[in-house]
Amino acid sequence: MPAAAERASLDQIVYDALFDDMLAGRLKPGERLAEVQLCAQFGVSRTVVRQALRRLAELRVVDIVPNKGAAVAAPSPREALEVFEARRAVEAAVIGRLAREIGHTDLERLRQRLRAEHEALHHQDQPRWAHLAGGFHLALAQMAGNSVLLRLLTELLTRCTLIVALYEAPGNAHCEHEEHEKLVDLLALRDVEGAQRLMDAHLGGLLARLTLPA
Amino acid sequence: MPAAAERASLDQIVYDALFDDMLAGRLKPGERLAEVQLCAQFGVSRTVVRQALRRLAELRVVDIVPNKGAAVAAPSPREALEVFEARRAVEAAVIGRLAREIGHTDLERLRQRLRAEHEALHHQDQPRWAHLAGGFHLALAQMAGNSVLLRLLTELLTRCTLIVALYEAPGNAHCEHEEHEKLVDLLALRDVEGAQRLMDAHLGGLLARLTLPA
DNA sequence: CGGTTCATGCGTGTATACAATCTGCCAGAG
DNA sequence: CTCTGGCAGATTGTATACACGCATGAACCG
Repeated sequence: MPAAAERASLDQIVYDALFDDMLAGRLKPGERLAEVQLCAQFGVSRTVVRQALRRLAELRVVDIVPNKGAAVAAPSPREALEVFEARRAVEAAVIGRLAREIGHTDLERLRQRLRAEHEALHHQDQPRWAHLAGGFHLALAQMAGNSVLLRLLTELLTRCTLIVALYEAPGNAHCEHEEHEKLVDLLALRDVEGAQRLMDAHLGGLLARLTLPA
Repeated sequence: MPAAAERASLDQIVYDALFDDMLAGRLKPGERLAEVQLCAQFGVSRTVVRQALRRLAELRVVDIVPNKGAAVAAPSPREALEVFEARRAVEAAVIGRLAREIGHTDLERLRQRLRAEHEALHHQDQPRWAHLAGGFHLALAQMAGNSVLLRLLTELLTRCTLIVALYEAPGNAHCEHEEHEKLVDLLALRDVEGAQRLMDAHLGGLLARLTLPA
């Protein structure tokens, strides 16, 4: 009998694995995703791999060019701006809801996350920190209790990860850790406006640190 | 040589057709989508149909239950609220951008659309009107020039269409036509705040007219 | 007569086979 | 030497075939 984890259809496994690889930075933008290679890697047939790729392409985290194959999405500078603008809108909605109704338990969980971020940062564990920092935003969306917003943000966050990987200015350490802490403080104070403004600035800063050609 | 319309892969044709059927109300929420039936309808193999269905499921406009098949999504009341909340966030972003930079040409185009809406309304052409009214929101997003927001809104609008079809109070004529006109006026005045407030109220009204059980 | 169980049929899940298309290379002509 | 033409390999697009799971209904037992 298949275990609980295996009960999900096969393409979900491939889908999740690829998705996670992108969020963790193990897959770089533009990297080719040949079907047979993925078949070997996951031990499934092309049918399954193709289904996963098509679904990822639907979220625009994978590009599929007819008769040329799939690749990790490499957003254009124009698209990068659009993604960030959309993300600002979605995160503003998340914050708006959260700042009104967040409870003690969730606040404590967020502070716990921040301590983990702090740890990773001081241990020079950059990959782990990046994963945690992204997860922070997803945690906010999850606590907001709107699964639609969470899904949208998951997509946009992944695309942002690819964008940052593509366009980050070299030697530009991501050090906006304090902003996360400040945000939690504002949430605790139920300061809707302030929290939204800070999140907007937070994302604006992230965007500003990129070097987008043309 | 294949015509331009045929150059797109086959699953795109099925995908577009199903999508359009939903927006136009020809497909009701909960309606089963048996693969072989669609194969016959479009003259393609199950492989193609399945790809289209998987993509639509990724956008949550189709539900796929393992070993039970696909059906047009029938959002729960909870999900309905979440979709509307997300749509408010996205439309607010669209309006924010548009109210700052809309030009004469686009304004005139919108007014032309409104006249068409007016026509349909007075000719009792309800299906046509519904299609136009939905298209109005998409037109706004298109003019805002952010293809990411446009894509998100397309998904959310389709889901809203399904939601309205499921939960609309019987005998509740959709008569918020004037709000569209008022919105265009505010856009022409570059009244960002006012336009956003009106759009929010517009969507709030649409939601309020539904009867969401539990 | 009601409930349970098993068999059968339908529909989906996955894998494989075949056709179409693209890419890279090499040969030959200009 | 460069450019063009075409051939070969590889990769994707589509169709078909087989396997599995679930639901329906009938038969059997209590």
